[in-house]
Amino acid sequence: MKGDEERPRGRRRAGRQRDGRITSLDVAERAGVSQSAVSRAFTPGASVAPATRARVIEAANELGYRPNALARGLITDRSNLVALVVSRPTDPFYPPIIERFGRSLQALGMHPLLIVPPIDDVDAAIPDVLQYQVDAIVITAATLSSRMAAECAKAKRPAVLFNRTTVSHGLSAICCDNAGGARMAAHFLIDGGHSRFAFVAGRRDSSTTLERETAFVARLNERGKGLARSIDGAYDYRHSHQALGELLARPDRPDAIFCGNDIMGCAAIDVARNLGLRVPEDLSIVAFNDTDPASWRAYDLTVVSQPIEEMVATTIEMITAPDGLPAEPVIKRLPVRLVVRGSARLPPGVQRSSTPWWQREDPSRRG
Amino acid sequence: MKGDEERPRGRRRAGRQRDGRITSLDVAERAGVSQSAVSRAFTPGASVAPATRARVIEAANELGYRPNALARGLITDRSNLVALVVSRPTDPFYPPIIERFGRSLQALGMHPLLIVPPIDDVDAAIPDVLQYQVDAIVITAATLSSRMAAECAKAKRPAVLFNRTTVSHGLSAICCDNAGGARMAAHFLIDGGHSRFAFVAGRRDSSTTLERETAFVARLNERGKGLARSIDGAYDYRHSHQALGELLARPDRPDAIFCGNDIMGCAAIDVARNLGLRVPEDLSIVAFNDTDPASWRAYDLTVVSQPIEEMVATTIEMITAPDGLPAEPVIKRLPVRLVVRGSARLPPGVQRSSTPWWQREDPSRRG
DNA sequence: CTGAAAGCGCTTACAG
DNA sequence: CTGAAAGCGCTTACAG
Repeated sequence: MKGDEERPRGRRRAGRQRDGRITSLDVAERAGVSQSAVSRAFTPGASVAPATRARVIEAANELGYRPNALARGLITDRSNLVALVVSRPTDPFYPPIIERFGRSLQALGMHPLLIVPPIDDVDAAIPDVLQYQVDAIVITAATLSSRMAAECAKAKRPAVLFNRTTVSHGLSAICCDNAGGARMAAHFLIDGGHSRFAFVAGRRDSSTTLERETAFVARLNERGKGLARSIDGAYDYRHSHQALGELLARPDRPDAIFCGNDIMGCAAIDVARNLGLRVPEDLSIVAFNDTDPASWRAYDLTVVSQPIEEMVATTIEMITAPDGLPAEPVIKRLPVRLVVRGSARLPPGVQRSSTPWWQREDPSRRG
Repeated sequence: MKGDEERPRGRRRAGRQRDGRITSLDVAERAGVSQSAVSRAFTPGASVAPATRARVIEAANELGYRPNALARGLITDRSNLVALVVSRPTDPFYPPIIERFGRSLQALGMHPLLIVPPIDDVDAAIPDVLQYQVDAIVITAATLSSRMAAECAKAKRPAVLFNRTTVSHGLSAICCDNAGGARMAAHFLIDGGHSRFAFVAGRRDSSTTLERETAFVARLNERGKGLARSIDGAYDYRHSHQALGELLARPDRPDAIFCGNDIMGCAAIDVARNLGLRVPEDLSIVAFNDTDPASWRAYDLTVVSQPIEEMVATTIEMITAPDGLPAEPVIKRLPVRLVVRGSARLPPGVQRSSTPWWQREDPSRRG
């Protein structure tokens, strides 16, 4: 009966702490139930009487209560956070992907923790991310060292690569059929009657560049053609603009160019026009990706389009799979589509993929 | 001496739980110190002997230990998470902002929780965000209902608006000097000798559109001119392309257009060229914002450029201010800059802001 | 400078 | 279906 046991000996509740925070205990009190009951009322599938749940929800609404995701994450070891590592957020290929990840994860009750890693050093961002007990890590436009890949695995945080492939590190990856797209471009340009082919590479250290160039050249060779030149454009308008300026000023300039992305395709068109070349009469251009400017009337680029929606959906399926990632890393390759517009001569019998939107009665609207 | 008190009565440590997780207790054991010492070793400014800290750090490294950010956030009530609400992630104005927020927050040990709210309903995303006990909420390209603004305030989660202003809701805001930029455009176009002015609006429900149009018209009027027409472009290439097609086909078409953003400025140039109009000889175009395509050679747009770096820096200063947000909401307006390029006739004595990059020896490189 | 201990706000066996 | 209680992994007064 001594007061010793009733009187907590630690610090009293610090004023700073409870400061307006509404907890499950407050709700329990108001609803006249136990704190566990409140917790159950907010846990889908938990065993609570419907009437109890209703009382709890009502009290919670009156109080403006929401479960504390940090506390929940601490005890369940599931934060519902997914690290979204975006190395090149200003590359126009990524914003639609970021948007889709955002919306899709939110629909599942999860949230993207956005990480913009130092250029060429995704590794540096990983320890930070791991602290938040993220449920998964999605890495776009970059890859990880084997050491960091191992750290993620050890921490049981599934990591996948998006738009990159590196089997060697034991990471699964989601990407498009880069080689298939490059082959489509090769066929399209050969069938269009061209003879001098050039390739504008993105970053030389990216697997996408390698896959696209290799397949493009291979298919050219298979059909008895060769690649006249391969230049560097760094996925960037200005870099490629300069390199293309030199390329197209040469007397033996190509009559067909395949670009590693559409931004460099736009640059190619601008350079060509400035040199007085007509597109596609004097020069045909096909590029990878279909970001907004590619369909702008000034460019009207023929492109290899990646299935962004499916790629994101596949990624989310993989990282949320109940059994976790496959033990053996897999590479999911999704099919691409050639969108035929006006920047390359049409092979006989081939038509544009669709009527130009500016000739339609009801132009499809965009957000 | 009864064993009753030694033997915990609750559940035994669930196997699922500790599953490979390394905690401060593990580190403490290895370093031969108490768990509190480990915690202190990882808390900047905490009182630990340097030697102790070194021992702890060493043990932590050997074990691959990192403090659990969820547990830390739970007890400190600071998650080091900042909700970054991006309504229009695919608008090219925002990716550079996302990138800067990402890098700047990370430099401060914080991380952006990315939220892509339903179109026109940022409110819906807020309760979710509040669950994560974010330290602050930054809302771009949208605003909040008064009710939700109040919820954020009640939860002591400072919310600020970025690139929007709505004093009525009691939210502080960071934006650029929209009115000043619009006035610069007006002067520039009037001084350039134009006489028929048009405005292409972004979204009519945005404060930025309102501020830009109002100031543009006011300055026109002050100098004895009037706005011939104002059309809707929804900040979007296709929308504005169509609206501009109608506008420029009219016999009384304008000879000067001020666009609510640069994407619509690009559309204006494309439409003009397709109608055989020369830019800037027949039509001058000035637009707000300076995203990548604006400086592409095909467009070479004269623009009002927003100080993105400073706007982000100011935002971060506000949300991390030790004393919290100002009691009275403030609107921080940062100065804009007119970047004179080739899409509008130059007033007498005015020059381009700089030599076109494609005429320079060493073109400035971009990531 | 250090350790023992309370407590942050939850979830979840456990025992009715 | 429900409540009492342990425990998730930390931080931080408190008392040396």
